Amino acid sequence: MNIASLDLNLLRVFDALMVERSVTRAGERIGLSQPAVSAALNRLRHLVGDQLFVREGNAMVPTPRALALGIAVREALDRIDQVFSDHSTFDPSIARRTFRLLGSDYFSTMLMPDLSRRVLAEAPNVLLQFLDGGPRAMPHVLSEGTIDLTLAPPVDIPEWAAFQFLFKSRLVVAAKKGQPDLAKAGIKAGEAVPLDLFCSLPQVICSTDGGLSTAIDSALHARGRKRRIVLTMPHFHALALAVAGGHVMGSMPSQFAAITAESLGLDLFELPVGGDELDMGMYWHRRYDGDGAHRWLREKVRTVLEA
DNA sequence: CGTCCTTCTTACTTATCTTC
DNA sequence: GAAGATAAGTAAGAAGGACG
Repeated sequence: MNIASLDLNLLRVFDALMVERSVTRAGERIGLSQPAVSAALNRLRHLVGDQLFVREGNAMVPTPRALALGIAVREALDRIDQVFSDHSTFDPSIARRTFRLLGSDYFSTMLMPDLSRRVLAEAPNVLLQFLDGGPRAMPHVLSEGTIDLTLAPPVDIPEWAAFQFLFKSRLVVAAKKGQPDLAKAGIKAGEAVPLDLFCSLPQVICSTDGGLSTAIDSALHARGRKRRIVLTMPHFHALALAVAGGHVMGSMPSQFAAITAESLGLDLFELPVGGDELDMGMYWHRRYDGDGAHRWLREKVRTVLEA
């Protein structure tokens, strides 16, 4: 088909026909006479090379080609509506759009159940998507606009990115309840793991890209020490399950540990080094600073996560 | 180069025909 | 009889040529 001869008004007619399944009612819906809709349908038929709608009694039944086009045309019209609508205001009750967030499963666990409940209550036609990814992917996805918000610990950000602090977090060590080496050393839950023991016990770390050097390892290196990493996992949930298996211990953010420790039978301990508090926050592209929908989303995230 | 006029195209309307 | 298709007429805008 020749895209140059595609009039956007034809898509409005097509969309109305998909909804009404009637040329007359489609015309009433979009403010055209029945013959005008009929003529528009004819032009569409020539463009697409398909009947699109065939009459069956008093109904216009879409062909398979029309059904295949229907969703894509609706999405395209929604997108055009968004482009030309007033971006400074946002009405969640009628908004039809998708918000995409990116971060580790630690953030999705803490944020999304509550955020989803709040968003659904106010914006029934909004789709929330949380995608898995570490801070390293952040600049790229924000720059190209595929992600609305990323959640991460402090990272170096480009000048076009904005940051809002949400809460402080620190790492704690988790081990299976009654872990024999810790018990033998007389270390109780809540106490710090002695440096020598910490370095000698096998550990699992969370790493989305397989990297082995975390803030803890840098702190150990500064003291001329090294720990025994035997496993890396991209998700904290998997890390916690591995720790629950009993053969490794692992470090995880304190808030995440508080949520999972009880159900998985884990004890939590303080780190001997590298247990400083970090400023966790959200990042976005500054082009969305004044965008009503984006501001609404940020406010919702802030309400759920802010300390 | 800018303005005016004519012609052509397109999409609309009402009226009417055709189909179910 | 209801609803889609077609015919005829109309208005608006684009394109192109003539002219100062």
